[in-house]
Amino acid sequence: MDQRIKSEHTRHLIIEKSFLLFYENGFKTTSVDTIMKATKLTKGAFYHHFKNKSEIGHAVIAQKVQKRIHDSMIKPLYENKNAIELLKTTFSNRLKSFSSFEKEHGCPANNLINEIGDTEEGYQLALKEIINDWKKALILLIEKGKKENEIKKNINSEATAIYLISSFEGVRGIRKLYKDDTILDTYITGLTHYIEQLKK
Amino acid sequence: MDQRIKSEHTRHLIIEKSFLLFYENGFKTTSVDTIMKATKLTKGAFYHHFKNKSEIGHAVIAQKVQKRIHDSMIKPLYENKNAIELLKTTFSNRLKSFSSFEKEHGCPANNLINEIGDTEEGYQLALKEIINDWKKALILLIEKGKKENEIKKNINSEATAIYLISSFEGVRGIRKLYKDDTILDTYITGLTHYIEQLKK
DNA sequence: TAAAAAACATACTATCTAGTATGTTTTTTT
DNA sequence: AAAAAAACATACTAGATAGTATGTTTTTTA
Repeated sequence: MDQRIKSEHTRHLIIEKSFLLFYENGFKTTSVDTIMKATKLTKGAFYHHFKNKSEIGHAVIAQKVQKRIHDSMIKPLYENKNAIELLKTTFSNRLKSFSSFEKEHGCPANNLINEIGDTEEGYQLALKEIINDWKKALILLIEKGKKENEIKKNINSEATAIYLISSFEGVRGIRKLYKDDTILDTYITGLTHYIEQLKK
Repeated sequence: MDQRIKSEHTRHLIIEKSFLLFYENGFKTTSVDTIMKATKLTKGAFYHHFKNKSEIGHAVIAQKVQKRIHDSMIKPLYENKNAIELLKTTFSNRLKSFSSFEKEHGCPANNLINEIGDTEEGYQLALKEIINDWKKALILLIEKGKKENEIKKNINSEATAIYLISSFEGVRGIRKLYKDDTILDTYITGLTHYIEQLKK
């Protein structure tokens, strides 16, 4: 096989498996051995592609975790629709679309934030950027809503953005404790009401 | 020294140090050796007082984590004051009272929820009870507020409770990523506005 | 006050861990 | 097709880990 493609393929495989294992069992408690067992390759391959374990963490954040948030929570906000509707559907559709695995194990970004957000500075920065991007997109949408007379002008856009993100990430953690979705349904009720109150 | 007192003292010491180390570095990555180095006792003492590592986790949750939430977030809700005011002051005073350590490392309960909330069933149950107690107290207060004509009758009490808890725990995680308190101040602005909206 | 039991201390084991050193195979370059 | 380099595989090391086995000391009980 072409060397570039082969190399890219292996790198990609390691990142995919790492992401899933970090998601299921946490970053610090997932060993390089466990990752490579999942890829059916060996340790030699890992250390050929990554300098150390820290590097795979960064790769997973940059190529998987960030993309997840961006595709599902940020991108939809740029559709050309009513701001209130966009907020409601983006948040609640996302919650409704989760697999049981995703519901049981929470949000990969939030998991990493809570596990390693207060350790290595590099992780802190990478994860912060995800939250900042998300915040920016929300602020932009809320400001647009204000201009188009859909959202009350006296609403603090940044505070609203932070409040939305916090509650969403919060409930994704709390959901881990329960075995069914009632907590998510209750949350959606609260969220919907909150967003309704933003209406002019 | 009296044996009962001595034993209680040691047990207490191990739990205190464990709590701090779990708080700072996580549960799974804190070793029994590390805990006992902090107590200046030895492994023999640990395994005399606790069956295994899982048991110290449960002890810490029952005697430290639960108490923290109860004392600071639940108990204040039972004061005989205006419901809206109680909500606002309880949440925002708590955020303002945190030490820099507590701000850097988030909420011990939330950390454990995110780290081990989806692993052992016993932990799941213990942590769920904390959240349920908190939820109940909030619902009670909101219902009281409705009766006393302070809070809108059409508000869903449970959904509001969940929304409050979620956002609070969420922001305590996200704060880990930042080096100052602006995110908390912004959150308080959003929270205050949210609670204001509940007013009749 | 002797025996028993509780509260620890010390020394060990088996397993897991990140990382390295050095091999072999595959692909690319000359 | 030979040499070089990239992509892996294998075998190892040093340190950490949960837990145990067996000691010694302190306190309580008989």
